[in-house]
Amino acid sequence: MPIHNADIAAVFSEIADLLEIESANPFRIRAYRNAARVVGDASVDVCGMVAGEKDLRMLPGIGADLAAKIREIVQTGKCAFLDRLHGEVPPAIAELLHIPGLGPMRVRILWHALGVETLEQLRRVAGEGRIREVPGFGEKSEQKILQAVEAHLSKTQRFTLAVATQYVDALAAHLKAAAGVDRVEAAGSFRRRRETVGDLDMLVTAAANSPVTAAFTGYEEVAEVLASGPTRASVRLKSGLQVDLRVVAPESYGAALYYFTGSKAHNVAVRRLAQERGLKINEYGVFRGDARIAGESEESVFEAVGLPWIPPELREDRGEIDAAMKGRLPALVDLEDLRGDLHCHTKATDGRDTLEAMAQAAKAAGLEYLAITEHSQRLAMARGLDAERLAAQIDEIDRLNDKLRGIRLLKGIEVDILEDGKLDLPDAVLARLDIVVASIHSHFDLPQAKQTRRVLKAMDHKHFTLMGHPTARLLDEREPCELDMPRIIRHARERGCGLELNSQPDRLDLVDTWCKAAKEEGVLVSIDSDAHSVRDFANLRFGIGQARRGWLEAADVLNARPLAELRRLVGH
DNA sequence: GCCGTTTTCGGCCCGACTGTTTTCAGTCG
Repeated sequence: MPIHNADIAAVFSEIADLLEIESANPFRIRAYRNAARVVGDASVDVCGMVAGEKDLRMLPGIGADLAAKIREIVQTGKCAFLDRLHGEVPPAIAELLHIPGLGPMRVRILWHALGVETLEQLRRVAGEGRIREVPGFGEKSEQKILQAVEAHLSKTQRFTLAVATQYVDALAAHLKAAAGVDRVEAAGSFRRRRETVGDLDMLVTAAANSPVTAAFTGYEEVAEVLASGPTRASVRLKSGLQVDLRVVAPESYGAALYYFTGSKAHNVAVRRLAQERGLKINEYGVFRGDARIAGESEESVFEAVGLPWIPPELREDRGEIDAAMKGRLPALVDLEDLRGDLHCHTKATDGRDTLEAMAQAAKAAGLEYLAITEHSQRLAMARGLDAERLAAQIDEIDRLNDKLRGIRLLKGIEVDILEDGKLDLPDAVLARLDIVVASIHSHFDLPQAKQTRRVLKAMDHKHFTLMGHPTARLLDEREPCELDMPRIIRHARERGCGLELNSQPDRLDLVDTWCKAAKEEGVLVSIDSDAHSVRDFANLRFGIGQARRGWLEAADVLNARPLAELRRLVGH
């Protein structure tokens, strides 16, 4: 079994949890947490670095000790230090840290006082009224813990960006109606365009006497008020989504927006920069001693520490601060940069609208070309096209193109990659197409070596243009296929193929870190809607968000090219 | 445990809210 970056990150996270319960040096704990994040986010395969005997200390926050632990994990699948910790602290106890309101200190107290080592035991002692007897706890804490455990056991979920958008829009409208409210912005991971958000951070600027906090906790969708003060409040909506509200004066807008956009790791790194310059950054501004020198805009905050404004999507402490210092920030791709879309479906298969309706919708979305890429015959459930029906659609597209103005339809297919790596339609009909998107829709769980061979072989096909939703993951539903992505990206470069970034909110596949790896390798990415109806072109903005998180510029995006250039690039 | 254009040792980001307190630690973001 190959060791993934995520496996190594999980080991370091667990070590950090257990060390926390042991009250270890907080900075040592931070080093493990930081290492977990760096390895988990890395766009290089750490396992491959070990195999290639690369120096792991190239990774920020990885020194001699952690490098040795990574090698140990990759080579043996185990970590002796973690095993030792398991002998000192019951392993399941780390899970208790994920209960809101319980930190390392209180977990340790409950463990020592009541022998609580698991979530089930925690629920039992809370239900029996024994927690209130423990010094430092009271009846209220006990109630909160009981509720939190039950909520946790019934699975806490994250929300896709598309769903979160609906909550943001409705709540923002409600808050704007409160007296004295000036601006309302969603900050946090929503503004950074992470593919899912665990909670919403709403920032409001308002006059000092504004009743906006009361308006917030009184919002009709609120199920529970978790906390409420003059400048902060937290609620849980009926949907289970937690929303945190922060209220600041207008002159602090930029500092607060910056601060609450995060990420935490990014903020910590920038505050350290500020510290070196004798400055302090908080949510109210940038301060030299008691004097406030910036904060009304985000730009002013960055300027105070000698940096240009960094787009929110890059603020993950993945090298953006270094790039900003060197004047090498990417000019990130925008929705307006897209000239076309290379993946959509119509009524002929599992789409809902006609060819012409899809063409008009694409034009209305500001696009100049649209590839029609139905499913192929193997996908019977979607009424996939065989060679004959595809030939008929090709003719229909030719006829339609004669009368369409301002939008050009391209002939394409989303052809299945069969288990053996062959494509699901004969060469003769594929040769008539402008775009061949090839996708995996079956045998998702092949072992990595076999799955990788399958894709590499498909890419070797002379008509292969683009790998559709490359890892086939579905958020919250299906794990990504086991693929050696660095190898696939290299192969795409050698073969001149592209990779798709599918914009469906529950796909967003290619993910940001692989987008960055593709860019670094010189492989073009196509940001496609995979629209199944005229409304789905709106999803392109989510793909753009993921692309921006992956540092992509317009030049890295296949469908940001004008049609003539696109045709040249794909060889048709 | 990491890191160094002031350091190979001694630093390592900042403030609000809650509950159980008698002045603040713990937790969270």
